[in-house]
Amino acid sequence: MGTKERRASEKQARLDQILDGARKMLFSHGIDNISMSGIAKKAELGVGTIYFYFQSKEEIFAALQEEGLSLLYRTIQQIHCRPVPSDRKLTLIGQAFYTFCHDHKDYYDVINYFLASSKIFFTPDLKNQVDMSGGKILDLIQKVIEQGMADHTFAKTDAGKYAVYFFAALHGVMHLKKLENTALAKQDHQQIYIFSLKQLVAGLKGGKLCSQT
Amino acid sequence: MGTKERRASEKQARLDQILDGARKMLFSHGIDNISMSGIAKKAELGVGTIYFYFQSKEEIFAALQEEGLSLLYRTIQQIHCRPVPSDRKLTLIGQAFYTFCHDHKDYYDVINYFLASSKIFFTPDLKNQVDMSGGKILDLIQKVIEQGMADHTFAKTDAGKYAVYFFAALHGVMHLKKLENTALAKQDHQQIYIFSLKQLVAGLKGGKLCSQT
Amino acid sequence: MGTKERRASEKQARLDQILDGARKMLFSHGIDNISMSGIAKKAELGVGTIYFYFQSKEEIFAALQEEGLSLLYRTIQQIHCRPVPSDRKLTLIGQAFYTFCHDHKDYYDVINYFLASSKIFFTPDLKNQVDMSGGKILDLIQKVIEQGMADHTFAKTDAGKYAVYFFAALHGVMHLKKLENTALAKQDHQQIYIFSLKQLVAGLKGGKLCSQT
Amino acid sequence: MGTKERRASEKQARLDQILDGARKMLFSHGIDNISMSGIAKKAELGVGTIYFYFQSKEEIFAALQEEGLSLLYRTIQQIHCRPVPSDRKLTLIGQAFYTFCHDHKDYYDVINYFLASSKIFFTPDLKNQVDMSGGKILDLIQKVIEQGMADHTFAKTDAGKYAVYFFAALHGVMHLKKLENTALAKQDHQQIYIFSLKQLVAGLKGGKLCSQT
DNA sequence: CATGAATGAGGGTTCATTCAT
DNA sequence: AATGAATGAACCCTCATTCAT
Repeated sequence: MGTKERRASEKQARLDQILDGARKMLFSHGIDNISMSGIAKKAELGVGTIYFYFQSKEEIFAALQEEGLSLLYRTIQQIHCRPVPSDRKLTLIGQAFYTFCHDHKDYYDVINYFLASSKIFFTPDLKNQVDMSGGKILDLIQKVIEQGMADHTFAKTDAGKYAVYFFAALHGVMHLKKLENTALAKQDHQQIYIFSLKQLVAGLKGGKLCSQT
Repeated sequence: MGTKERRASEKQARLDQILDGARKMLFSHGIDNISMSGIAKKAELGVGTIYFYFQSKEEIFAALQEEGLSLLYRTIQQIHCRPVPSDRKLTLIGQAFYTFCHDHKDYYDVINYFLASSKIFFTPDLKNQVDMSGGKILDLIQKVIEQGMADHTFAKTDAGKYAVYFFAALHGVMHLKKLENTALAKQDHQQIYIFSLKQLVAGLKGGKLCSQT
Repeated sequence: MGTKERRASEKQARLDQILDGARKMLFSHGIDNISMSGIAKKAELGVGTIYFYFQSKEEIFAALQEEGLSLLYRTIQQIHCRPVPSDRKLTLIGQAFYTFCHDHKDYYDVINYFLASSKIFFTPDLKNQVDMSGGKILDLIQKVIEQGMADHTFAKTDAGKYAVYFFAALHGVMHLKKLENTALAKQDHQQIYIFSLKQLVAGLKGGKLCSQT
Repeated sequence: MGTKERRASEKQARLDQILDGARKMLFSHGIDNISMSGIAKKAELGVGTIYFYFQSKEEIFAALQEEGLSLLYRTIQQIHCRPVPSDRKLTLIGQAFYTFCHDHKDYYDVINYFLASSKIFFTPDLKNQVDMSGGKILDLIQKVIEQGMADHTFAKTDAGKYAVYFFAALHGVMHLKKLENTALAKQDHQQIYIFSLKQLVAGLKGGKLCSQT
């Protein structure tokens, strides 16, 4: 049994070792320049060994994506736990997403890798990963919105849909960052993001705004 | 002069010829399966010739992107010309974008190709293209918003920022379509899009909404 | 002793277990897609264990070949036992071979695996196997021919040589089945087989035929 | 036009160059050890260049097979032209086949490569090759048989079927050469071949034989 | 006896780009 | 202006075999 445990922990160690290598490659070379042999080299492992733990390159990318989403999730969850009004919470979450995209650009790239791919390569297993990570983020946002509706910070709306809308909109704005030197040259991207986030939060208040008038 | 003109028109003819080939490849094989030799074959031209008119594969993609954006622009402009209230106009534009992404998925893929790429490879020339196409779409939306503000359909806001926000948000929602069978399985993507569009339009009305209460 | 016997039977059990796995792989994936790890998985054994009982992949194939040959042998032997004239017997054997190749294509593939390989890798051990199986089939045919000669159904000839010739010819015809859609497109392969079999049997009768004239 | 001609001849030159490399590899390393990069090296060409002239490794093998069959065909045709009785001709052809398999074992291996493969990978184009080469050999044999029937050297029979039977049988006997040290250890393979060839020729004479009795 | 993780050379194939003609 | 043959590094992935545990 000691053996079995050691085996398990060693297996996890290898998994980490490979993921470490992959992460190193990701951070140093960017997602477009990751090769399996490169990962193997960084991980100080044979190529075949990599394939013993991962079925394909895509699966490694998925794991990396999972890492990124998990990191984002934890960040958001910490905010979610704070004793703060719902509208403030959403704003903090939005800001956290912005920070995340900046500070972990590579993770953001990996997440986009799957989002942007014109192929659909989610095997049932990978699907679960996405459900467990990406989905959980949406759930968290939904909860914040529901809380806000419960304490009348927000007007009544479809929390599930708004959560997706909220995240998608912020993602869309982040995505356009590429254009900050071209189509958006006239404006400051960060300002646009802040503006968008405000709109998204304000949109939830609905009638509230009026009563302030 | 006659010579010079002929030269120019011949050059344009070749350009079109190549783009025709590239478009054919795009529509028949998808963006992930376009090769220079494939384009050359479809264009009935030598590979070398392609390189005489385009510096790289990316430049061809940019031209294709330009096509797509131009198509989208014209669609939006037609809506823009209609004698319709601004809020209605924005809704129509949003719907047109949805239709565009569906009916011209390949063009949408090309547009995303640059947006999603982790590289930044906009030469000054390509920058102009984006300004002329992507930027113009944003301008159009901005105008609609300004119109709406002028006739008090919309509350006062930063039209330029809102235009970006509007488009980015819709783009973000479209982008998440990939997840409709995973993270979004519980919901219908189209419903989310419609919902989002409504929110975006409503967000412009601001106090207006209240007065209706 | 009891221990020794148990040892032996356990060893045999493992052997069978492995062969079962290999056979499953053969039948489900075809000879070109058999991997040691696949066999191990089907056999619910570790890869290393396989190598404890078999020296190489080839040795497993040889065992599988042995199975096939043995099956063919038993089929032929059953015919051999029947109270039937020798010429009829040979015909039945030929037909049985045809049926065998069809119904047990995978076994036939394995047998061909060694026959077609440009390498010569028969260790003395494998040699014995072949002697015990392939050789026995030839012996059986030889016996039928000798019987036929004894009762004057067949003309005198070198029974040993004719047995090889008989089997080799049928094998050769079966082998050309691959060409039934190309070089042999004009003809029906089964008809050719039947024709060949008739010739081979008739060839044994020699003068007999004449007396019928 | 001089240019066009040169182009064509250069193309042929490259084709030959590649095939030379492939043949060298075949003869020196055997069919199981031919790699594309190996061919490229022997041909003093880049790997990509090989793929410019051949679509796949299999296509090169097919070309090599074609070479072998062509060589065999020419050998047989020379015999076919000789002013010799049909039965003698067939015998000579059979002997030539034996010699061919010995002297050009590698070519024989390549031919078997396709015959033995459990896959069916004859694209329509490759099919033509086989028709043009393998088929032509059968045609030649058929002609000899028809000649023999015409001049009453042979009894009446289905020449087309017999031709296939004749070749297939000899091929089958050659195929069993692998077993000469195992199942056939008691006999001499060459003797068996000679014996078989005699039978095959004799089989065509039918009644003739009797009249000699 | 049994395990299964580790190996790594080797496989076939692709393709953007160049350049001599 | 047009060609298209040539490149070759890079790609992902397979698998029989070994050996420390």
